[in-house]
Amino acid sequence: MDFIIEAVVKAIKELYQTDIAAKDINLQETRKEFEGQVTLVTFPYTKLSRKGPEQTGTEIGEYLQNNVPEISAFNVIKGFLNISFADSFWLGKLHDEILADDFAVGKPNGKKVMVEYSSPNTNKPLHLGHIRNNLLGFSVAQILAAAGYEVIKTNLVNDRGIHICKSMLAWREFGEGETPESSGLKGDHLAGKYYVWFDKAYKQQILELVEEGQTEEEAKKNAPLIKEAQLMLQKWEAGDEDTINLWKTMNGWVYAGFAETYKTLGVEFDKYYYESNTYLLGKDIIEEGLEKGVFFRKDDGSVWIDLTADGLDQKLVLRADGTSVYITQDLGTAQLKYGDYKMDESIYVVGNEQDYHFKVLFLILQKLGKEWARGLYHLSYGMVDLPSGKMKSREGTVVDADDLMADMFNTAAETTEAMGKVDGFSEEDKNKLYRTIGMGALKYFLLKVDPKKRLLFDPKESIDFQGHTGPYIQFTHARIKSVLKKAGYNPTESKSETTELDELERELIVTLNKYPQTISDAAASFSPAIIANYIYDLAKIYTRFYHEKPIMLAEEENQKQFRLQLSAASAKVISKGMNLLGIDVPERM
RNA sequence: GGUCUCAUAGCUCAGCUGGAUAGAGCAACAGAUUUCUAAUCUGUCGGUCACAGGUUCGAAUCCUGUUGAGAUCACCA
Repeated sequence: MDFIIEAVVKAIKELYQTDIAAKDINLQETRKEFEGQVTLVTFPYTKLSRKGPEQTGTEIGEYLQNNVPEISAFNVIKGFLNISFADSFWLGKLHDEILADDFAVGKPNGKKVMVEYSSPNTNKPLHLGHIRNNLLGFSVAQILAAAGYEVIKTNLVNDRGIHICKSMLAWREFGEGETPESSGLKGDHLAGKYYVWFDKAYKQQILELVEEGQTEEEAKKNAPLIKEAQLMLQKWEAGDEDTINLWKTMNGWVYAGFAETYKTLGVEFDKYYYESNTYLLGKDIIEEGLEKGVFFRKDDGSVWIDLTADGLDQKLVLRADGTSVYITQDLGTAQLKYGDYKMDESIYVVGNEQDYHFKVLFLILQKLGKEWARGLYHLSYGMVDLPSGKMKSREGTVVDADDLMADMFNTAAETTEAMGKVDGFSEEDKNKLYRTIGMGALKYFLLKVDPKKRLLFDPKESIDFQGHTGPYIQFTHARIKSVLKKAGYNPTESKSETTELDELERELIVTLNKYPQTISDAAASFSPAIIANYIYDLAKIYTRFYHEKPIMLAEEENQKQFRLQLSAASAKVISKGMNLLGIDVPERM
């Protein structure tokens, strides 16, 4: 629509002898109740024209109609100039752009972006919160790729630390050699089981010590189990063979479990980083910061940065004993990642509970003079809450990722079978379909909401399959495919001489035409929700068209072919858009 | 207490850098299938955009304050 903006610039220059910048021109979609497709708000130009908004609109409208051949009509209502494009213009869009193979295929923009997401702890299985993270990360990566970026998907695995030692210790003490094979438990769930055991036993010990007269704080430090875990961590850091072997074994189980969950989720990574390899990084950056005077050392030897001038606090960056804290590692890892890929931008998909951490992290890197720090972005998403509040593993309110997905598949199977929709499907096809629909419902449910907002999930109310949902969109797609098949639609041979559009057809083309811009918008704000809502809009408009314009019963072949072309274009955009969300669309359902 | 986020229909959410009468879905109610898949469609009901000021020709959107909810402020990660 750039040519309209240019034309408006010219119009204003000629009519009112004033230069205005193209970016200051505000075009918007015409509301449905008015004639036209694009609207220019004329209030801002009344000062230039020294006339009322209606007259200004009429003058600009007349100029545009006389000078822009694509414009067929205009009308002015109050301060709104509604512009209509000729049907030939929209038909040209359909045939030359939308139906072309390379529609909305982003041209490489020469930029490299890293998307870090998932980043699990290896001491317990994934839950619903992780699902949101994984789906967001994967989808944002897809969207950026579609927008022309070269994308590197990374996973920084938190595979060491006191929490890992807890499950290791519990397994060694109470596990009796249990393995995933012997127990039939998925590896990550097995590790999680011992993590919970540890927590329980530890709590018990604290309770006992408190009864013996210690304060709770003392008890937490003195409980034999936590001391044992800390000892284990020290041994791990010292490279003790038994400890390392145990760690490798249990982490191996967890990785196998995660791999399965990732596969079901449909997410993947180009590069894994492990904290066991990176936790010592960052100390050289501390040195660098001390030399540059960005950091300072306190008497006890600990190193700090003073961010009070930036409205933040003083922040510890290295402990008095010379060991790293979380941010030390992150400083080092950021440097490592940049060294590996030299990416222009780097997106951290991490929950908003870490807003402060990332603010500090990025600020420190900037203060250290790292040019690339300007490309860092924290994609801060809201927590997934239950009606009862936060998910808490201790209270057993965690919605387990594997359980939830299994539930979704079952619900999809029941619903589909109850509707008798799978006649003629093989067992294999049925199962594939149930998974497609189940995951479609789950993914759409999580991705349609603005990432920044917290998200409410009620386990008692299963995720809908009707209305504004993934399955609705999948159904729309399947329906189109079914008609195309029945009609024997052939994209290369299909011809239509249609020259006039009715309102619904025009609206459909206008909506299809918005797809490339929607990708740009979604990429600019890292928001799959923008794609999700767009596709729903498209599916809804298509469905209305579908109901009102019978394709097979079209009065003439020309008309039928045109409707088929519109249908094919809609199916294509639905499918591509859903793909950006990581959601498959079935041919039949 | 400091800092940061959020508040739109009974519920879950849209509403792009300020623009026309604030939109969907669910729920409720009334309809639509001799016709391409009814996981669908059409219609009805439902709003003091938390509250109060301000800026503006114009505010759900920007600013200030109030109330409410959440997060964070560890030599945890």
